[in-house]
Amino acid sequence: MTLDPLSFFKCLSDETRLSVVLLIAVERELCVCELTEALQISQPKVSRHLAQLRECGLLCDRREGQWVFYRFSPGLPDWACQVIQATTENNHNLIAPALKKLLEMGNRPQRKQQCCQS
Amino acid sequence: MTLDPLSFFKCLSDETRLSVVLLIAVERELCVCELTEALQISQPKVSRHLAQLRECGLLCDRREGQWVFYRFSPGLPDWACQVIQATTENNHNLIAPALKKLLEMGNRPQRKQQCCQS
DNA sequence: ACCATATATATGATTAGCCGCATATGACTC
DNA sequence: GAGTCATATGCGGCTAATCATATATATGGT
Repeated sequence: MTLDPLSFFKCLSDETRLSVVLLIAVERELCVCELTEALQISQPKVSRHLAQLRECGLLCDRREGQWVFYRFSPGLPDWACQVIQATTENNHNLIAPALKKLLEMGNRPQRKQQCCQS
Repeated sequence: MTLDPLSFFKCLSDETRLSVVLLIAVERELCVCELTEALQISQPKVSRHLAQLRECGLLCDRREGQWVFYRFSPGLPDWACQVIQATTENNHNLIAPALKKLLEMGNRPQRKQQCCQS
């Protein structure tokens, strides 16, 4: 699985998916309900975009109890990480409102296992 | 003009536009007919995508005689340059056939003026 | 003025992408 | 097994993106 640039940029070319990617870049790992709350959009919408990011090889998921946590795929090529990092560092304003929502959120699911290091 | 990440990635999410951007990253400056030949696609198609890249603030153009040369806009933010550079360096295979066509091309228009440095 | 070359734009048809809504699956509790 | 919460998926409709073709504009040469 080699993640071609075109699919990669198509993933980043939608506002929801771009926000998801930038949020995960900052938070390392997020579950569907956290993203739903942070972005204030419907659960099916988040879920379908996550599926697309997973199928492209950008994200992977792990289930823990009722929750499914998403993080960057370990197989993500280095250049893609660089792209995400450069974008995140220089466009923090894009996700600032979502991060605020996340902080305000009550009942965030607790992680029992640590997610793996990148 | 601040080129938001979403518009930027939308620009890169089409095969033609992505190829154009990567080719210009390597060649510094190219005209429409060179791109038409390199990518083996119709002139209106190239032209329309170039217009889009220009309107987004990614490219700028200069006319020299009959030809219009496109290069990266001097106002392109640094993070965007990093994205393009990382992508180009690690996906050279994507544009290799187009570069070959470019080398084989006869009658490439001569530049009388130098293009500005980035 | 006329013609050739290079580039840009208009138009209509086709397709791809996204959305909302409903529903299905999976896990946990009682 | 029934009920609840979290997540995933199927479907129809709508919008936006792309394309091919034709045509317009601009430059240079004769």
